Amino acid sequence: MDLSILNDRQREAVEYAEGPLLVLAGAGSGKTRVLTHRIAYLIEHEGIAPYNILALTFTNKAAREMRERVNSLVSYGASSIWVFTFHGFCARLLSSEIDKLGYKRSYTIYDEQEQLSLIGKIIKDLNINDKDYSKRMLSDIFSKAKNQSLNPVEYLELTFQPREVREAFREYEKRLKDSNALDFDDLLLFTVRIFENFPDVLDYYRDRLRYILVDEYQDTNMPQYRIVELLAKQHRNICVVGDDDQSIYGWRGADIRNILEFEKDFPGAKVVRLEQNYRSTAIILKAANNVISKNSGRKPKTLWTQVTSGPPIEVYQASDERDEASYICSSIASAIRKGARCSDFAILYRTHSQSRVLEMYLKSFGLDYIVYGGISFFARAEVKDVIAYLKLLYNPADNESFYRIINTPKRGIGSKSLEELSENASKRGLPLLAAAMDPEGLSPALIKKLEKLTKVYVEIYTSYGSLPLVKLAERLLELIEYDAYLAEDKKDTYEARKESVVELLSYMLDYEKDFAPIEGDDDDVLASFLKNVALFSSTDSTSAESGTVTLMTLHAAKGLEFDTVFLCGLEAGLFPTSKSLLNPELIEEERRLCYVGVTRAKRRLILSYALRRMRYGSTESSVPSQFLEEMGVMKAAKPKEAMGGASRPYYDGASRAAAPGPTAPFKPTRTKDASNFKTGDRIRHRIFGLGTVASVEGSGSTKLLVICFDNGQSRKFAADFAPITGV
DNA sequence: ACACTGTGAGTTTTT
DNA sequence: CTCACAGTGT
Repeated sequence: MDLSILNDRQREAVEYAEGPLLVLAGAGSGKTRVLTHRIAYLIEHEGIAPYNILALTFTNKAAREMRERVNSLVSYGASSIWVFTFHGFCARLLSSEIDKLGYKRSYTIYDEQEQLSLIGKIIKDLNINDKDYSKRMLSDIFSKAKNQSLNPVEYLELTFQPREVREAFREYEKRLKDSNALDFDDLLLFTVRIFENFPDVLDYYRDRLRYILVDEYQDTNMPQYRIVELLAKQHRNICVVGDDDQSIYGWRGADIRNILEFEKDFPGAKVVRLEQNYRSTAIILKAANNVISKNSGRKPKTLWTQVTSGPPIEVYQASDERDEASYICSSIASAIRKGARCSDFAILYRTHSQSRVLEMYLKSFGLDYIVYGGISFFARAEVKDVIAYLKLLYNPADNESFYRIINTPKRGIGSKSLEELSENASKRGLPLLAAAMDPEGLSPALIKKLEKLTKVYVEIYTSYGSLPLVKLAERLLELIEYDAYLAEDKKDTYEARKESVVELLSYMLDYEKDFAPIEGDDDDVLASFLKNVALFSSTDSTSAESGTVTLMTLHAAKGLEFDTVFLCGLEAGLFPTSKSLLNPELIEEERRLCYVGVTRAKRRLILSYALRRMRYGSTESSVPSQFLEEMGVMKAAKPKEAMGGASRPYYDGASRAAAPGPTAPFKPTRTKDASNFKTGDRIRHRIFGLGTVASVEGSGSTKLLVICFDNGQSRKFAADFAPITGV
């Protein structure tokens, strides 16, 4: 381990081994480096046992990265350091402690989809007017109640929620409990409950986890704060790292006060400020500092850098989102011609919905890209189906999973049948599956219909425990004749769905191969697998590949850096989002999000906005985001101009002369025969040159051409938009 | 009783 | 554009 690569401040943070430490780490100031070196220092220099260390992060990605980097720094014991996400830590702890709260250890974690579907049923059953409260609204209220306080019921009363909301919440909690299921928020809350009510458990973890590190501390919510506090209050070897300016999860209950008041919570805490930025040019930092300085109540800090030169910030005013996408793509293509690599570029946006157009143009330019987030592999219906069967096998009380699979494949069981079954089940106090398996008091017709499913479970129960995970899943697929179901009922998408199932099986195989039960963890593979899947986030699914342009939301971009960043859709109502416009606190969070986005760029930053944009179907005109002006990259638009959309972007005044003008936006030309290429045609692509059409997929606007270029490479293009001409 | 088709509404960010 | 639901067909 080499501490000489650290600057004085970083080194100070690394070497302050005992006692509470707050590291205020500005963007790009080497926060991860400090965390990883600190862990290494504790082990190698202070002689702390690796298993006495706990590092908590928010994302799996961050946890994985930290694990890898620590691994390369320490000479021994890296694998016994606990590096977890908050949720992962709680899930693990609960799998051995949750029975103390009256749950079975084989609990299930409900993801957002399952949560919403459960709330939907409650809205129906309680006759709540769904015009007053949508599923989404209720789930937001519930989550807020759980995230912002340790006593959600009390919280709902204190915030004067109407009776129906409180009743819905009670019912929600009851049904979760009946299903032996937890939502994401429960993982945290239950852990707090265990710690608070079972001192021996708390003592055990306190004794074991004597050195605690928390990443992104500004994003902790109430239960997370409490977990850290409970674990660390005694030995006080707690190091938290964060940046109040990058707190962007307020909507999820994150409380920025946790970091602002750390010194109060841990009196005598040492504070180290990391203000030297190693990532961006001075030009970019200036813009970042400009925006964020508009926020109030910040911890004072000023980022500085030694890198003074760099290209100016560009602002592109697009006529619409397609023009914007096309500008971005031609910028990338032109930089690549000059030697840049795809992986140098990131396109950041406020909402996932913005990725579609960008993808279309990236395809047409033949640029490889990867979209983070969006629809996760584990959210695909066929994948969820298979997993639901397994969840129900592992936790027979899991009613949501039962609802999902009872009529998939079709067994002729509709709402009427389900009503009968669920009434019978609740009368007998049984989970749905148990009621179905022991059909006392059910109509013969229903019993007959249920037989198909109950047979499956009788059969699969005998295999559970004796078969490896993949074999178990394969046996299950056979028993339910899933392939036949896909072939008959999902004809159009059969191939793709089947492929997903195969992919899932191979994922399981890998998982099983790498599975090594960790001491103190009495889980079997299935339990561990299901937990892993539940806590798998859509941003984790895709590993950072080299050679591709990265597309992601601003939230997902936190912690990452790129040579060139396109920050697009800078329009009032989109970014900042319309929901924030009237609320100064929300605007401040959007502003922090803007700060996060800007500080992702190492060298080049390109900002863009469109004068008109398609929003659910129809085109609406838009006004440039206030952030453009706040960053100091655009003159204040006069009110008149704002409406006409005539405000002119300009290029960083300081180096105006050096700035290139916007290249003429590439207009996709729909030549009469553009989409009439057929297999075998010789073509010329504007960027890739000569090639042959290898195949044609789809039709109309989704028509795709696979081209084999003469250099041997093959690429796929949207027929309507690719800059392709016949030769 | 279920499946399918057309209409109506609504969309932020994520463990 | 996508999800939820109502109404119709099997």
